[in-house]
Amino acid sequence: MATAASNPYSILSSTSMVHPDASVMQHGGSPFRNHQKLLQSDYLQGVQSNGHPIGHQWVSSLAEGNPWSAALEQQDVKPGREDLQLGAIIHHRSTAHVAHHSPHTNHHAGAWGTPASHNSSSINLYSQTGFSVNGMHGGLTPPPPPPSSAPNQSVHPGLRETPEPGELGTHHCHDHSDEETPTSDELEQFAKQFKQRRIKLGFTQADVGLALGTLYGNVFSQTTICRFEALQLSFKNMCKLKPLLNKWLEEADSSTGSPSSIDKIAAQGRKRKKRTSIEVSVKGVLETHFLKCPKPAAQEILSLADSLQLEKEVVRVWFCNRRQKEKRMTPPGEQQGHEVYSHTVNADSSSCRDL
DNA sequence: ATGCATGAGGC
DNA sequence: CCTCATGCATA
Repeated sequence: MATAASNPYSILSSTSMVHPDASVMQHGGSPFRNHQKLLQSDYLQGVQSNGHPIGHQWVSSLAEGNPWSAALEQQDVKPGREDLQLGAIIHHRSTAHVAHHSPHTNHHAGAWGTPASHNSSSINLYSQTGFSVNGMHGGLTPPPPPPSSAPNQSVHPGLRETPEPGELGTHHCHDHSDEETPTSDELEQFAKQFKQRRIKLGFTQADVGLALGTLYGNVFSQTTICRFEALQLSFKNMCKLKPLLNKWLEEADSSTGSPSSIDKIAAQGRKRKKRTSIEVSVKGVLETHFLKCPKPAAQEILSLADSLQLEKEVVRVWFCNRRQKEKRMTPPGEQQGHEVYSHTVNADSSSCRDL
């Protein structure tokens, strides 16, 4: 009980070995079938939602005076950004890791048209013959050399942020494949290889996220790892995560069989609003509006929400999320493996007056 | 794997 | 209010 009842991310104080359930290798190696369900419910679902639905459900049509923010504290530890230094409590049999790299390159966000060489922008077809991109590997496919250079979207239509080669007067020419800003291509390759190795080693996405926590102090969820592998993060975000995952790879791979002690943090009883599911028909309407105007004003959101019988907040958030989606590496709709069409988005983001 | 949500920063 | 990183809850 004294595990993490009050301090979920007790990296500084908790001996990261209090859990005998450090079982990290019981997944047969099924890539995309039914992986992390047992695992998730293992450490977070059994804490608060064991029995009946949340009692403090967000009354989705009563009052919106944010009941949560009033009572909750700031226990949403975010060690990520400021690099919460863990006292090196890790006892991993460090092999040959590079524990030194300059502060990550903080250029500009998101331009998918990577500042590096990307001139080979031709009609990329994912008709890879050597290996499957996103399909099922038998589970024992050896790490294939990256033969296919898939220079897909150089700059996809949704992007409006100028690439801005960030030569901040320091570095931008040498690439160490471990730091510096990788190209979108490199990221893609890395993500693929990462996923493959991870699976081979018998780890789930959640395992990795947890391991990153014990290794570097930054815990990540299954979701994030999943999105990384699927290239569903922003460019900048991918760049940030890559080094971490890379290191994990080295670790995991050098320590064959020695499962690192992973702390299972207990989920806090956070008052989170119940996820409202929007009906497909309603989504359609929203989509339409989004195409017309991806960034509606508060007033429009209001009327839209009203006509759709949704809360304003829900609609607002929907647009926010939709916009984010647009900025991901893998643009919405396009899958790796087929579907090579381009959409046309309205680049206008401040003047949509027809409604 | 993804949809909706939260929160920290930024204007 | 927005963007951005991130994740709970769910399909």
